[in-house]
Parts: sequence; C-alpha cells; structure tokens
Amino acid sequence: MPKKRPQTARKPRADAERNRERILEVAKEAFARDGANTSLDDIARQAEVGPGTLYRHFPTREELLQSVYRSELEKLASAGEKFSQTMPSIEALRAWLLLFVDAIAAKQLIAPALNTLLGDPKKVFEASYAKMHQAIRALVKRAIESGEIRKDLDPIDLLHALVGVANVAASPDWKQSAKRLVDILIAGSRPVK
Amino acid sequence: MPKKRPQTARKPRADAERNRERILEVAKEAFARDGANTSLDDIARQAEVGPGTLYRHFPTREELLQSVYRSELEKLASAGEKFSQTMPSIEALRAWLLLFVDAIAAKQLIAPALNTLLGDPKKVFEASYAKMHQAIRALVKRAIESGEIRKDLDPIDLLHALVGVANVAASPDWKQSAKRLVDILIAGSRPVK
DNA sequence: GCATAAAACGGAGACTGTCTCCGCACTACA
DNA sequence: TGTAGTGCGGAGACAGTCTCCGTTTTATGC
Repeated sequence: MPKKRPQTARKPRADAERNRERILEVAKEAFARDGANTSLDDIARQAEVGPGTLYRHFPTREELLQSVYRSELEKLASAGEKFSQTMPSIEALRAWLLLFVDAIAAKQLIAPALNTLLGDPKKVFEASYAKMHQAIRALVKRAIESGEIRKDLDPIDLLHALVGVANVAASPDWKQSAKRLVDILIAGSRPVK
Repeated sequence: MPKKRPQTARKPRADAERNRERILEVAKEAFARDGANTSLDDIARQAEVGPGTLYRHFPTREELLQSVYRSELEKLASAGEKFSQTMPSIEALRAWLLLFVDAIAAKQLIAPALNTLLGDPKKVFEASYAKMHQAIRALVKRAIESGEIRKDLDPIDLLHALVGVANVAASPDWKQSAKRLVDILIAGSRPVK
C-alpha cells in the first residue's frame, strides 16, 4: 500500500525553484560555450550550489540537457505545425529541415545532445522529444499522402543524417554542408518514377 | 642544433613489438564489445601491460583507434578503387557506400571514432584516412564527370550522413535505415533536370 | 511570531578514468 | 659478457561523476 499522500500539496520551496533556474541558466551558457561534455560539478560551482543540489534536480546529464533545450524543441515542434498548415507539403518539409539546421547552428541546440537523445528509444516518450518527433512525422506523412515523396521514408533518418553532419562540426562551413544535404535529402526522397 | 642521430638505426626491441601487437589485439575486441569509450587503462590491464606502456605506444585514444582500424580503412579504400574500375560510376558509388555501412555494422569500424576522425581536418593528412577520403573523392568525381550526379556534392557529406545514422545505433534496425539512406542520398545526388 | 516537520542544501568522499613520471629491467649490439 | 639506451609498469596526481547524510532553510498550522 502506498503511503497516503497529504491532501493539500505543499507549495514548492522558493530556494529550490531559484536554484533550479540558476542551474538552467548557467548550464545553457556552459553547454553553448564548452559543448555538451562540460563538467557538471563545474556548472554547479558556477551556479553557486553544491553538486548534490544539481544532481537532485537533474539526476543525469541527459535530463539537464533535456531541460535546457526544452523550449527550443517545442519551438521547433510548433514551427512544424505552422509550416504544415501554410505551405505545400514538400516546401513545408524543406523549410522545417532548414530550420532544424539553423537551430543547431545557433548553438541553441547541441548536436551531441541531440545525437544521443534522438537515438535512445526510451527517451522518445519524454514530452518535448515526443512533440518534435511528432512534428517531423506529421510533415513527412502529409508529403507522402500527397504523393510528393516516397513511401518508405523514416523521418527520423533525415534528422540523424543532419545531426551527423553537424556533429562533426569541426569545419567552419558545416552549415553549408548541412544545407546542401537538405537539398539532397529532399531530392532523394521523391518517389521513384 | 638537433642531437646527432646514430647512423645505424637500432633494431626495435622484441618486447616492444610484442606488446604493441597485444595491445592492438585487445583494443580491437574491447572497442567492438564496449564501444569507443572503453577505459584505456582497462585495455592495458587486459593486455597485461602497464598503462604507461599503452600510452607510450599510443599517446591518445585517437591514435589507438586509428591504428586498430587502419587495415579496415585501407580495405575500404582499395575496394573503392576496384569498384571504380569495374562498375558504372553510379553503381560503384552506391556499392561503396553500402560497403561502408557494412563495415560499420560489422563493428569493424566504430562510428564514434569515425565521427571525430572524419571531422578533424588535421587527421585527414594521416595516411589511411587520406586514402579513404581519396577513394570517395575519386568515386564522386568520376560520377560527376560522367554527368550522373550533380556537381555541387561534397563527398564527405555523404559519409557524415551515414555515420550520423550509425552513431545513434541504439535501435536494432539502424542498418536498414542506413541502407535506405544510401538510396536516398544517391537519388538526391542526381543532377537536377 | 513560533514551533515543527518536511524539503532542500551542500560538501566530503568513494569511485573511476586519464595521463605522467621515473626507477628499474631488459635487450641489442659490440 | 658488458653496457648504453630502450622500453617497462605501477604509483600517484588530477579531474569528473555521483551519493550519502548531517545541517540548514522554509511553508505551514497554531
């Protein structure tokens, strides 16, 4: 028998909320500056909390990344919806993929993070990732239904491919690469005549 | 003034050679089994040498990966040459990309390793990587010249895309994904009519 | 306000991995 | 067989991850 839960939920403590925000803020900068592998203890230090506090709020690195980028992901998701409603299907898809590249380029999204997070099937159930998956799925589905692209296309593959390019971002012109790749992917996704 | 080098180079010590081989052997298994992030000290332990010995032979993790996979890379490179001579250009390219996927799938090549190594421009000068780059470049160049694919194609982008998919290899069917992607990439690389 | 228990803090420290340094052992060669 | 010099390997410095738990802070009922 689970312990009986108190009827009136206690208001969350102010310091907890404050610390959580501070950590997120610092983490966002740190990830953008030093990549997705920065020391978490370091982030804690900068946020002036103990490591214990950081780990209580965000038990794993993924969870922290997740939280840091949640809003970006949701922005992408809703952009997908909008494109889907206002553009021809193939253009909507292209526009969205380009937006995806932009998001990575702007360091608002960290490629390595996406990499692990896109990949792990468990994670897909997490709300904001689910939304994004749904967005691209919807875009592709519509394009398939309108006969604009081939049927056997796993939408996620497209993202993987883009992330793959971004991941290796050593060269300064990777964004160009990525944009060319969008072209190729779209062209290659057309139905076989 | 650099120290004068002895005229007759001394034969390398037998134990050194032996250890080097043992480390490579163990490392290959370890990477295949546990991925590219296995503990190097652990590999040393399994090879029954001290960490110092491992690090003397292979100062960085990349160098070890490099050495472990050198033969695979060269195999790929020479396969590229062969395909190039015996197949129509577009088929040669396709065949080679599929071979590339196979190599990763068989864990003869570790995706994360390729990922950093493909990306780092410095590394390109290293012999075996150079060979591989040259192989894909040659394949693409020939296909471009015969008018089979579009002119603005950076060959390396194709590899990045494939590695991107492989990198996230959590799902068991990633190889399917990669093969579909090869199709898409090839189709998308055709010249715009 | 004040007492109280629940919630949150934070830092010490266990653990693991990386990498170096250097006294010692071994081997190629004369 | 002597010896120069090459290579060995483990101790240990350092950094990052993550946990445990005694202490502090806070919301809430009175």
